[in-house]
Amino acid sequence: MALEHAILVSLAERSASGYELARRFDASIGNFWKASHQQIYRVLARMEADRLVDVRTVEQDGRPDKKEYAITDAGRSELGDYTRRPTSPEVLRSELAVKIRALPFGDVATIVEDVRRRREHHRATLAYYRESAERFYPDPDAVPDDQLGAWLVLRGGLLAEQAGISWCDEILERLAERGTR
Amino acid sequence: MALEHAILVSLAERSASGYELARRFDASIGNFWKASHQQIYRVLARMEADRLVDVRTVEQDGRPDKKEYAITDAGRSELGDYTRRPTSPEVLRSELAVKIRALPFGDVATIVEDVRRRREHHRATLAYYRESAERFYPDPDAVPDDQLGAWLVLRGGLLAEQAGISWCDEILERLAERGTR
DNA sequence: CTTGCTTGTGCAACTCGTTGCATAGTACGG
DNA sequence: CCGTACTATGCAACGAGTTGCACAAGCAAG
Repeated sequence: MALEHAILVSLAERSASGYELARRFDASIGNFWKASHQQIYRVLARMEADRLVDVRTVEQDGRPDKKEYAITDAGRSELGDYTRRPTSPEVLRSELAVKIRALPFGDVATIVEDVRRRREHHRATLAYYRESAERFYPDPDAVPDDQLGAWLVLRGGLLAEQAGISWCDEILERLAERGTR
Repeated sequence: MALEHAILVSLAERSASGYELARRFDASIGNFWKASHQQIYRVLARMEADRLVDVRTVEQDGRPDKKEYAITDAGRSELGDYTRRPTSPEVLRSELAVKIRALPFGDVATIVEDVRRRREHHRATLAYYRESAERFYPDPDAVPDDQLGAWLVLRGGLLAEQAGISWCDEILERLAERGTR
């Protein structure tokens, strides 16, 4: 149900079409919860049936019509209830871990390559987060109250990426050691 | 498809029944990839149809019969191929992040409570990992080659939990600051 | 002897999420 | 004029994963 609530948060901040939501999910919000446009459309349809959102068809010139979704009072109320419900403990799922456990049955060289690729991915994401942080929050001690959530999520992303890089480094170091023996 | 390969790794290390696999997934392997017994049974059935595993009914005294699954040559070969295929970039999914973004529309006190609960969960898991590390690998520089994968995964778990705790601490600190203003 | 726990396997129904495809209007370059 | 790309919405099929339930055997405690 997290996608539903992520959409509610996004719509509470500003009304949008399914397409716009999909692009927001590609950018900021999507750093911690991805969704394809197909899935967003489907969930939006369900949420409309549940009266959590309202639709309004908007004509645009030079572009196809769009359906703009806005959060309803019921939606805002559900969002409030959601924050009051305890979150179930997070399951951390790492495909890389499966692959590392498969080390004795696989090819070390290609696994090393994969870890390097992943490390690079973490590094790029971390750089992007740092850039975002510096641009939007030059002074970490003066983050406006209404942006505190966004800032804290950005911090979570930073910490997670740093941990990911450290892990990749440890793996590469160990596999290099073993390779020279 | 990661569950399939996690099962192959587990069976390559030692043959087991669906029930035993489910318990391994509750313990060591499940720290980075959870699965319910229902799902394991279903995937095992598919894997048997695909000839990746063999089944053998084993009678036990004092217990119901069990079906012991063993990896086949085709299974070992698939496992090798798997390590050779690049892993697709991991999507980090955090329900807590959604909740933190919902801060302006929700109840701060209950969110703080939730973060505390989550911090405690991270702390307990970290303690468990540390204990495992000390028991099974008292000397980190002398990890046997065949256990290197397991050791590295344990390290990954440690790093992830530490990052999780740091994040919770930052969130709590910020929310406490704001609460006193 | 009944109740509850553990071992053991499995079905049915559902939600969640991905992939591939279809459609349609606009805009732009070659 | 044709191909490509962007905005915009959606269906169909599938795979992944969860929840609830059912069944069956044995074992231990009250």
